[in-house]
Amino acid sequence: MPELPEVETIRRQLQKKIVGRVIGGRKVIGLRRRAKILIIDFENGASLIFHLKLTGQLIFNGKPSQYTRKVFIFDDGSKLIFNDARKFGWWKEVKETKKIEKGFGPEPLEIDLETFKNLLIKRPNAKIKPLLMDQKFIAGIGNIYSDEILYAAKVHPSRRAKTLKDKEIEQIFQNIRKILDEAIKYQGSSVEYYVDACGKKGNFVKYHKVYQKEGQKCSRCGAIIKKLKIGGRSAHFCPNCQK
DNA sequence: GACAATGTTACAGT
DNA sequence: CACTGTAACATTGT
Repeated sequence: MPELPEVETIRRQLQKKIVGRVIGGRKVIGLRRRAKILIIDFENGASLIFHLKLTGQLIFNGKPSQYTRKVFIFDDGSKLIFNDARKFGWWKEVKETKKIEKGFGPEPLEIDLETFKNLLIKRPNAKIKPLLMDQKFIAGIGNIYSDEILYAAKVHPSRRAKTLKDKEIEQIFQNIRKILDEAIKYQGSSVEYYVDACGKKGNFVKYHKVYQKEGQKCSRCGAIIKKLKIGGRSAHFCPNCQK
């Protein structure tokens, strides 16, 4: 389940490995990320863009498997392997990326508290968990990190934006930074299929406090972690700590 | 064979 | 029109 930290991990690794290499006459000049989209920029202005969705993997010089959907071969013989067991992921080549850049809400690691507060004012009745996952509201956060952020902030996932106190909004804002930064530091979360560009699993699952921990004890208070469907998605939280 | 996984989108409702 | 909620869709392993 690649979300912002996983895609960012892959971006940073591929940046080191493929910049300067050439695919079909086009030289790679850099890699960017927007929301959960990975963008490979070529010298001629075109870009290759990827969305890994549930089970996508991008592995540099990996071995093809039964789930390999595409192999990009560089002119020095090195390879970029795109695997995707569930086939929800996609890639395409585009002449320009303006549409992609503008189609999402702000990047969570690039906004300040004021901006975040102003965003929330526009969506007073939305529940906070689906809101954090809404890519048009804020980009790059999915189910894992919305659960972990709200646990760290001690806010119940069903709370509506307009009921949040200033202190709680600050906590959510600060923990968006903290959790995403830490997850990037640990190369992301490998829940099922995710591996980084080296084919290695991310280590952040060790630090998950609530995601997929239904029935286990809360590490803060010992209460039993619960799971609820909110906005059609599973939400994991501590019914005691998160009000 | 039903179900769950999740990001995205279409559409219904307020 | 703006916002919110729900369902459907892509596919496959369990």
